[in-house]
Amino acid sequence: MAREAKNPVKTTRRSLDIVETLREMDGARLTELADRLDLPNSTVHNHLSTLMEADYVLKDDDVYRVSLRFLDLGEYARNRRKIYELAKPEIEELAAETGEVANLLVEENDWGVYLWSSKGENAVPLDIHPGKHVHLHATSLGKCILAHLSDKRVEAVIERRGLPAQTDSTITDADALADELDAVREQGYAIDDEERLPGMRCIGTAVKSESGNVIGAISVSGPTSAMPMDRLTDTLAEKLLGAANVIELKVAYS
Amino acid sequence: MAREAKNPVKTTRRSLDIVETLREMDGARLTELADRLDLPNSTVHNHLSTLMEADYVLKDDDVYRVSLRFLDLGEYARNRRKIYELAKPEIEELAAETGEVANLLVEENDWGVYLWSSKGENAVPLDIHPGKHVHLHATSLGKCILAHLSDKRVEAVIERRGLPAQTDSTITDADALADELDAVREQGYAIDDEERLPGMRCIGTAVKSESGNVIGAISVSGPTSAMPMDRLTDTLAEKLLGAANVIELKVAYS
DNA sequence: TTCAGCATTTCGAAATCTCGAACGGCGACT
DNA sequence: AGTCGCCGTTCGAGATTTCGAAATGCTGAA
Repeated sequence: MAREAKNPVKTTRRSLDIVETLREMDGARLTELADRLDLPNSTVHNHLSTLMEADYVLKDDDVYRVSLRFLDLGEYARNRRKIYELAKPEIEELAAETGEVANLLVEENDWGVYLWSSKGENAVPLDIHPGKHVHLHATSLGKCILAHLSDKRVEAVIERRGLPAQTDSTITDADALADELDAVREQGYAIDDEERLPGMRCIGTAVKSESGNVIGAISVSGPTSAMPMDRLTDTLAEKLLGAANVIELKVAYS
Repeated sequence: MAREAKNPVKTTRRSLDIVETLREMDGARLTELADRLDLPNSTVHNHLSTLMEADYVLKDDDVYRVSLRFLDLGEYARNRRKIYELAKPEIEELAAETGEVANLLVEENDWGVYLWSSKGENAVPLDIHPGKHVHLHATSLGKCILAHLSDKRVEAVIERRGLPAQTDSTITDADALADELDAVREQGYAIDDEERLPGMRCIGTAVKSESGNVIGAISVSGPTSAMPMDRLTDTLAEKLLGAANVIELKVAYS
C-alpha cells in the first residue's frame, strides 16, 4: 500500500522540493537556497524561473518566495469538502462558547488536515492553521477518524505514515492504538492528553455522513491547566457531540 | 520585463499543467486527462504518481484530484501578508453593514489576488473566492492598486498581462487607463461599472502602508440594480474610506 | 576604478523523461 | 463461464532535457 511511483518524474519532485524549502526558509536568495539544497545554483535558477513564469513563485527584490497561486488551488481543494462550509459556523460557536480553540480536521492521503480553526477569548496561541498536516494517531481528531475507518485502512495508515512519537505520551504502538480506538468508538469522543503537543489537551468527535462514513472530526483544544479532565468529559464532550450532530444534519439535508 | 525563463524546466511545467487541468476538470480519470492534454497516458500516469507520492494529488477510487497540500502552502503565502489578518474584521463589518459582498485584494506577480471576501445579507452569488486571480485593470480594486504604483510598474503590468476585455465596458486602452488612474487618485476611490462582470458594480479604495506604498485594496460589490451611482459615491465611499483608514492605522501600529 | 559577491547564461555530457506497446485486472455482455 | 473491451499500469529503447562547471554580467562597496 506504500504507493511508490514506479517511474518517478524526478524533475517535478525537485521543483517541489525547491518550493517546500522556500517555504521552510520563509523566502530565500538563490545562493542560500542552492547551498541548502546542495545543488548548483544554475539548476535552482532554472527551476525558479520556470516556477516564476507559471506564477507559483515570485521574486521580491532578490528574494524568492512561495506565491498566492497555491491559495487558489488550496481553496479549491478545501471547498470541494462539503463539510467545510457547513461546519464553519459550528466551529465558530464552539470557540465562542468555550473560549478555547475549536478545530475541523479531515483525512486525506492518510494524513489529518486542518480545514478550519477558530480562536475563542481565552485561546492560547497554537501551531494549528488551515492546511496543516498532522499524523492521525497523535490527535483527538485523528483518533476519531481512525476509529471509524476499517481495520484495513487503519493498517494502511500505520504502514504509510508510521506512529512517530510527538511527545512522551503519543501512542506509538499499533495494539495500544487499536485499544484506544475501541474506547473512542464506545465513548463517542476521543481525548488527546498531551499526545501531540506538551501542555495541550484536546477533545474531539467524529462527524459522519448519511451513509455512516466519517467525513471529518471536530475538537476543542486548550492548555492542560484550563482543561481538567472533568471539564473535558462533562461540558465539553456534550457541547462537542451536539455540534457534531448539527453538522451531520446539515450535511444530510443540503 | 516579460520575464521568460531562458532554460525552462519543461517537465515541471508539464506537471503543473496536469494539476491545473485536474482542477479545471474538477477531478478526472487517467484517460480523460491524457486525452484532454493530448499526451500518452503513460506520461500522465508517471506525473500523477509522482505528484501523489509528494501528496499534491490524491486518488479517489480512479479519479485523480488536487489535494489539500496546496492549502498548506497557500495559507502560508496568505498569512505572510500582514494586511490579511488586520483587514479581515473590517471586511466582515463592511459586508455586515452594507449587506453586499466586501473584498480584500492584493497585487502579486502583476495579478490581482483576492485574499478575503465576505458576504452580507443581501449578497448575490459571485465568482469571487480567496486565491482568485484577476486582471488589475478590470476591477475597482485593481485600479486602486495601479493608481498608487509608479508609471513604470503600470507599464510593466500592461506589458505582462495585457488589457483584455472582460465585458463591453472594460478599459482596454492604455491611455484611457492612465486617465482613469488619475481620476482614482483624485477621488480617493475607484468604481468598476460592469467592467469585469456584466451586471456587477463595485467600489474600492487603496490601503497604504506607513511608508505610502499600496499594500492592498478593499471593496464592496453588488448587482447594478442594488448599487445606484449615488449610493456608491455617497454612503459606500464613506464607509469604505473609513474602513481603509482603520486598517492603515492597524498596519502602522502593530 | 577596482573588487567582491551574487545572479544569470552558456553549452556539452549525461541522465532523464517520453512514448508506443504490451500486460493485467475488472466488469459487461453474450 | 467465457469473451470482449476498457482502462490503468509497467517496460524499455530512443530522444530530449536537464544538469553542472565555468564564464559572464550586474550591483554596490571600498
